[in-house]
Amino acid sequence: MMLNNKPIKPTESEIEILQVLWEKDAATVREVHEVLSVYKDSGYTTTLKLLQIMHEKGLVTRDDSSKTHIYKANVDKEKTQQQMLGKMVDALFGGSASQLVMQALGSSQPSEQELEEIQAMLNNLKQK
Amino acid sequence: MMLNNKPIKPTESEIEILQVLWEKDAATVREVHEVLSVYKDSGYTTTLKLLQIMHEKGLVTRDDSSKTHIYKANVDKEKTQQQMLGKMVDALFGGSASQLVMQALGSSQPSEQELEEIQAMLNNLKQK
DNA sequence: AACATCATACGATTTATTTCGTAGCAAAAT
DNA sequence: ATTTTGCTACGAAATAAATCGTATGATGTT
Repeated sequence: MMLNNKPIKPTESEIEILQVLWEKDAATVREVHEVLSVYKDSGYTTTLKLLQIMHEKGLVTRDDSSKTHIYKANVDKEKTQQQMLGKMVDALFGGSASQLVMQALGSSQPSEQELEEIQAMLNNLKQK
Repeated sequence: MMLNNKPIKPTESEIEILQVLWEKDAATVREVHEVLSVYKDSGYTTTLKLLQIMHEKGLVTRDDSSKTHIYKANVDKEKTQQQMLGKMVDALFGGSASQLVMQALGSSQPSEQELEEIQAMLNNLKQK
């Protein structure tokens, strides 16, 4: 059994769409477009075209058994996050993930709760 | 006194060049190109053109008092890192920096030393 | 049945980014 | 002094990404 392991390289717009699909699990073009249109003002056919391209690339799957097609993300959210993080680490942090972590921690305003979660994860890592 | 606070949006290639400039502090086109050519095979004039464009955009400054110009980064490394991190947090982690931190921690292999540094930073944040 | 509505397809345009070729000039080498 | 080398300038081509317009067909409405 072979796991899909090719590097994923979604564009800016494609990521926006993946966001929606990850959130809703499955959606029609119109549903995706509805969400995007809250903060973007590109037209419906643009979203459609994007989804079609993503389908060609294999970034999404679709059920076209009925007239209105239904799309789902075909790439794992966590895997995509990691892949893009890795890219960023290389490009901007000289390959050091901990540098990135420090920078992210320093410039965000983590809540108590979040700090606790991170601490927990840290403890866990320390045990090895 | 007005601090430069416009959002920075360097392209992929521009970031590669900024990397070099941050590293070396100042460099000629040839020096930059030498470094890039280790892992890219675009021509010299490409690097030159890029630097010229970056100059127009204000991403770099240059001293052109002698024939061979000398370039310096004109954007702060940390600020750029933060800005791009922020973008990534929004685009991929639903605005939660701690999510990004967790993900980064989980998928990298931080050393003892690094874990300590992160712990220190965490302690520091907890004090507030 | 005629018409409005909503969907996909897809070519074409626009915009952004990267790349290169060639011209022109100055400095160094022969 | 002539040639070669190394540099900048800059238009233009190549590539990538995003956007849109229009055609076409199905479904739903009057």
